[in-house]
Amino acid sequence: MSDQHLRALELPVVDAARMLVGCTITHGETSGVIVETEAYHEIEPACHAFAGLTNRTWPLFEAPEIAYVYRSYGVHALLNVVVEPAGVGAAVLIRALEPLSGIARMHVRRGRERPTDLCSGPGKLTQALGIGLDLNATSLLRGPIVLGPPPPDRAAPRVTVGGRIGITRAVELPWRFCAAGNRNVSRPWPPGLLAPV
DNA sequence: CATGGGATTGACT
DNA sequence: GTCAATCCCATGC
Repeated sequence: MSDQHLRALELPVVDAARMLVGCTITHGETSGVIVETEAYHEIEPACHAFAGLTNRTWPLFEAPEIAYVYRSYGVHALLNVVVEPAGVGAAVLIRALEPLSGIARMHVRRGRERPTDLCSGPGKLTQALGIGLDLNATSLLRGPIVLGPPPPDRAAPRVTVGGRIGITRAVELPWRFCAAGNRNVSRPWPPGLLAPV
């Protein structure tokens, strides 16, 4: 746990979600920079862990550094980074990436898409990177999915804060974090995403 | 045991 | 703007 970006895994989930914007996700030859996250915690009803320990939610209660991958709407695989100590159900949903490498492979998996639509959503990025339910509860330090530090040649993004989207409960919590000005963020864009700094 | 609802996306009106 | 696809789990009878 020496790298700076891995300290995010030891923070409260809301701080972790903010810190993970700018870090990288790699699976095989494909990778991208995280440009959008949301925090989920067992104390609020939008979190799967709110329902307690079940066959579906148990990875959320494990120690940090593992992935929580679940099926959404019976169709899509959604990727989360499990954080906070073992016994506490909390995770950061990875909602969008800016493609970095393996872009040709992403196009094979996703079809002909505008580059900014390859990974501009939680279901899209798992498809582009080839991440399936078989990777649920696997280590994000050892792989196959690897959480890495921000690219060294890249300035840290300004991060915008807003309410989480696609949910009906606890919508008032400002737990969605986006890299300001980055068009790989999923719709609806938060207010001011493209506003001049 | 039957039903309803999602941390979504893409196709269509 | 609407809607279907399709699975896991919570709720209620």
